[in-house]
Amino acid sequence: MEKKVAHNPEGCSKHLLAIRDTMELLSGKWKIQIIGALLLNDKVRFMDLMRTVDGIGAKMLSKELQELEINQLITRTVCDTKPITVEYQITEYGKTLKSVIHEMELWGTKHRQRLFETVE
Amino acid sequence: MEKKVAHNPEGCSKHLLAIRDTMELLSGKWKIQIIGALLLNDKVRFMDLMRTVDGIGAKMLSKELQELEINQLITRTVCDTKPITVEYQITEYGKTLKSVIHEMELWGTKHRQRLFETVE
DNA sequence: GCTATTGATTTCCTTTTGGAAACCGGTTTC
DNA sequence: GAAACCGGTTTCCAAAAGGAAATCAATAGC
Repeated sequence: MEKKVAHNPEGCSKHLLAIRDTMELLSGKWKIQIIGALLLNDKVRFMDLMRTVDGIGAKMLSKELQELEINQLITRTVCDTKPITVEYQITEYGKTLKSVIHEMELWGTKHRQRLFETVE
Repeated sequence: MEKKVAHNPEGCSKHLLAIRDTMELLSGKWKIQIIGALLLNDKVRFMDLMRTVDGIGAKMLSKELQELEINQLITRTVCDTKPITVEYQITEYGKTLKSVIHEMELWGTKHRQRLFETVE
């Protein structure tokens, strides 16, 4: 009996690996939302993010920001102001995620519409 | 003192909500990989997926497939063959995720290249 | 001196996720 | 009848993710 498996080990896993890489950087409940906020605003303070990203707590926010900084998707700048403020800004590299996130936004919007249509 | 917060509650949260919606459907270690495999092959059996999606266990695979089916991204067809086989297939609706996943794949590929370049 | 604000960190806890192994039921092959 | 293949489910456990609240350090205003 011949094999009929068409699972193309090399080509297939290469695609899946890339997808996996992307997901790893963006996984979790908050990272994409933070990036999304930073894509819209450019230069946002910690407390602004607390208000923008609905429901996030201080611990999560600071942890996620650290990870994003390590991956060079954002920069962190401490400002020498009255009460110390910190500005987060998306990097040029971070901006390359724009297309990915935009597609997610488009799809999410249509999906939500579809859910409402189905109910009616 | 005037407010200098520029967090645009309505417009902003609408974008973030859509992103959140998409992420929710695709979150977890396996779902996108499964969809990716189904996008490449169209009609894949359970055991094929076990082999294609590297490292997944039976429990996870069947659980993830159930969730994808509930969300109408894939269909499940039981075939009346010698040892019973089950074919999973992506739906037309599931195919609309193609652009999202494709962007992820592109970005992941470039990101991996960038990592190697930086090391050199 | 007390309180508020900003940007965190730490502790403690609960929930979610994921994995390994056993088992099941049906069918085929030896 | 034993073993193997297919497509699961169940149990039991470990690890990861996430949240609430307390704390902290610096500074500003009252």
